[in-house]
Amino acid sequence: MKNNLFTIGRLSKQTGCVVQTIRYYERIGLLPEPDRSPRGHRLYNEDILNRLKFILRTRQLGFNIKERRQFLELVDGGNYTCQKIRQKTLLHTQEIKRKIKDLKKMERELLRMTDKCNDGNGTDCSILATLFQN
Amino acid sequence: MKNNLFTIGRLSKQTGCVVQTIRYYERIGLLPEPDRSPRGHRLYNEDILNRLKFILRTRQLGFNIKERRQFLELVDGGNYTCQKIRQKTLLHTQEIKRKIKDLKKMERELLRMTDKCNDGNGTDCSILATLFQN
DNA sequence: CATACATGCTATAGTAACTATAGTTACAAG
DNA sequence: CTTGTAACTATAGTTACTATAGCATGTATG
Repeated sequence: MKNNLFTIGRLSKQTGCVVQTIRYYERIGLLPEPDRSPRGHRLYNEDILNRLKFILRTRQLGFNIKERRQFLELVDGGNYTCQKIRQKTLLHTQEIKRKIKDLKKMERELLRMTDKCNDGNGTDCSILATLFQN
Repeated sequence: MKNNLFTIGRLSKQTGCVVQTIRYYERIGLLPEPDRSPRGHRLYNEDILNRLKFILRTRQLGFNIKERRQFLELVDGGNYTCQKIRQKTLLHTQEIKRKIKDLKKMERELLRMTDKCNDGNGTDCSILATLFQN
C-alpha cells in the first residue's frame, strides 16, 4: 500500500488542486520534489498527498503562504507546542475579524448610499453626490 | 481662485494618497496628465483634486480599479442614469456581502478549532489533528 | 500507418493594485 | 559647500496563483 505512486493529474483530482498550483507549491518549497518516472513525470505518494491536503485546508481557512509555510515548518521540525499552534490560529482569527469589520463598514456605507438614492433615470444621483462631496 | 495650482506633494497631503499612487493613477488613465511647471513638475488644480478624492472614496468602498474607472467614465461621458449607478453599487454590495459570508465561515471554523484545543505545551494538538485529518 | 488526443514537462509572462527602489535634477538653508 | 527636501523617470517587487507557448510521449481511432 505504501508504494502506491501516482501522477500529478491524480493528485490534482484527489485534492481538487489544479496541476499548476501543485507545481507552484513545489517550486516555492511547500511541497517536496517528488520522485520522477523514467519519462520525467512526477510521482507522488500518500505522504505528499496528505501534506497537500493540509496546505489546502490552511488555505481554505485564509492563511497566507507565509503562514502555511510556518505551520509546515513547525510540524516538520517537531518543535512546536499546542500553545504555539493555538496562538497562531488565534492571531489569524483576529485578522479575519478585522477584515469582516472593515467589509461591514463598507457595506453599511454602501447601503446608506443606495437607500438615499431615488433610482430614477435622470442624472441627478445622490450616490454620485455623496462620492463627489468635498 | 480657479488658477490655484499645486504640486503633487500638496495633492498627496490634501488627499492622504501617497505620491506614487497618484502617479500610478495617472499612468493608468484614472487621472489626466496635468500641466507641468518649467522644471517638469506636475501642477494640479481643484478639478483633479476632486477627481482624486472621488477615486479614493470609491477605493475606500472596496471598488476595484476597473469599477472605479467605469464610474469615472460614466460621469465623464455624462451618459449615466441614477439607476445605472445604483445598480452598480448594489452589485458591488452583493460582492461585499459574499466576502463577509466567506470570512465568517472561516472565522467559525477557526473558532471551532481553537475551542477544542487544550492549549497545552505538548505536541498533542487538536488543531493540527483537524488540519491533518483525511 | 498516420493522426488526434490526453497528459506530462519547462520556462516564462500575466494578473491586481499598488509600493519601493535606483539614479537624477533643482532649489533653499546653514 | 554640503545637506535636506521634493520633484522626476524607469523599473522591479509584492501575493498567490493562473495561463501560455512549445515540446515529448503514450494511447486510441480511422
